[in-house]
Amino acid sequence: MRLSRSLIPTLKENPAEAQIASHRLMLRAGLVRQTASGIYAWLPAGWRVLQNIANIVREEQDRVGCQELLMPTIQSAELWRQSGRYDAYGAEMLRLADRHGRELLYGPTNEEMLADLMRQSVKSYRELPQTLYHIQWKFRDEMRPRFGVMRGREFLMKDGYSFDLDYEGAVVSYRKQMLAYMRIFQRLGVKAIPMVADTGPIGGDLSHEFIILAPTGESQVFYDAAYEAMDFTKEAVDHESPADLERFFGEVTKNYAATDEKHDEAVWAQVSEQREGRGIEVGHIFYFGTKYSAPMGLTVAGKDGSQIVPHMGSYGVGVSRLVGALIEAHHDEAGIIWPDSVAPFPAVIVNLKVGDAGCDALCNEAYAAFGGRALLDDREDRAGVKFADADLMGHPWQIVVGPRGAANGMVELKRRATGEKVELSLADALAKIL
RNA sequence: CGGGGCGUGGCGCAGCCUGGUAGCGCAUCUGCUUUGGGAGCAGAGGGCCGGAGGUUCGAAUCCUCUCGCCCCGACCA
Repeated sequence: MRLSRSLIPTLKENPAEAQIASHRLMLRAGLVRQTASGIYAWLPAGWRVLQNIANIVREEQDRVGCQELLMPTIQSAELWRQSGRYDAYGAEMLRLADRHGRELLYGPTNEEMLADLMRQSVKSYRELPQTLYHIQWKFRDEMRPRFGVMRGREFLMKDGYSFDLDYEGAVVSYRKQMLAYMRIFQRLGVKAIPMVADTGPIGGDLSHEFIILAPTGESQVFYDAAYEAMDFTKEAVDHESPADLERFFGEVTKNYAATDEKHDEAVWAQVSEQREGRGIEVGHIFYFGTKYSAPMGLTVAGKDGSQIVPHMGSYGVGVSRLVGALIEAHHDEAGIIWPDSVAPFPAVIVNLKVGDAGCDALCNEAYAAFGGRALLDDREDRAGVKFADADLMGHPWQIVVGPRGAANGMVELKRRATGEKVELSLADALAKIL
């Protein structure tokens, strides 16, 4: 992408409405613009980040055997009456009516809809278990939206739903999600710790929330240092093996981790390597049995012809919230520091002297090497402006091309995370990045 | 939803109390100079002061209503 032809409107000054770092930086780096309270337009760079995160979530869901589908944002009130939640959900649900006066709603979640789809088509125990998910916009009419995208009203969420024949099966599905989630957060470049959680308005008795450690997080968290050393990206766990999953699950949940609401001083005192910090909830998984399948009449035939009511679980990841959460975890005074896995561009190529034949040629060569996926700062601005914007936007790598080195094919390569700069040939620089 | 605050060129703000033809910084455009960490000089464009009523010879300014946004609290992926 050529910056001179991109809608990436960076801001030099802090917008008055943004209070926390991630909100300020998302506006200043030109990732989003608010269009109404708690509702944001995702501009090109922000949209890239959002898609990068969604793709990692997607890959890890698929890897443990889940199926992706896409359900609509608008749902019929009728479905929610069947589960009893139409009245129970309250003012957080955005209710609409079409021209015929039929009652609709903008979905805050999809348990009813997927239970409905399943009851239409799944008839036999032979067809279970299954876990389905989609990545779709949700709307919850928060009383007070705040913190930018972290607490918006419209948000992008991955929500998954498992269907099993019994409790034992549901536990296996639940553990698969635990595995997928640990991998997701590790790939996103953040420490996310599973903490035992309340099940909230949806109900159930097996529930974990995933908390990203970030200095500006909303809740105080206490955890065992053992979580810092865990590595879940290795293919050490066979998700097809219940025994392996059980071992993994035990491993992940055996150490102490709690938010301040669930904090237990007595147990905490036993932890040898204590860590305290702030955290942001970015995921939540829970088992809730037949809470929806039963009232909605979802049944399958068992071996003996009996009717089995499947046990369900729900698994959410706040995809758009993660954009803010990642920035909370990765920024400094100058701007965002993107993890490589989600950065909108792997690198920015900074042309310090647009119009200089040597600089232009070397920049074009670098740009081509990325197949156009890098960002080329070809604006006719001063060096300082470009450096400041590059730091603000947080590209993992900066390839700085100036007239001094361009004559000899040399560039300066800067690593945003460390600030380390080295002079080398373009070929060597590309070799380090690609 | 309770309490507080703010709406004035794209962004950040002053002006309002004490009515009199709308101002500053940044950004934008033109020219010249400058050129490796947010340049200098000169000039230019851009705002029915959130909206609607009212008071007044005259309203950004005073009064009433309304809409929007932000902050603190109770609630949430």
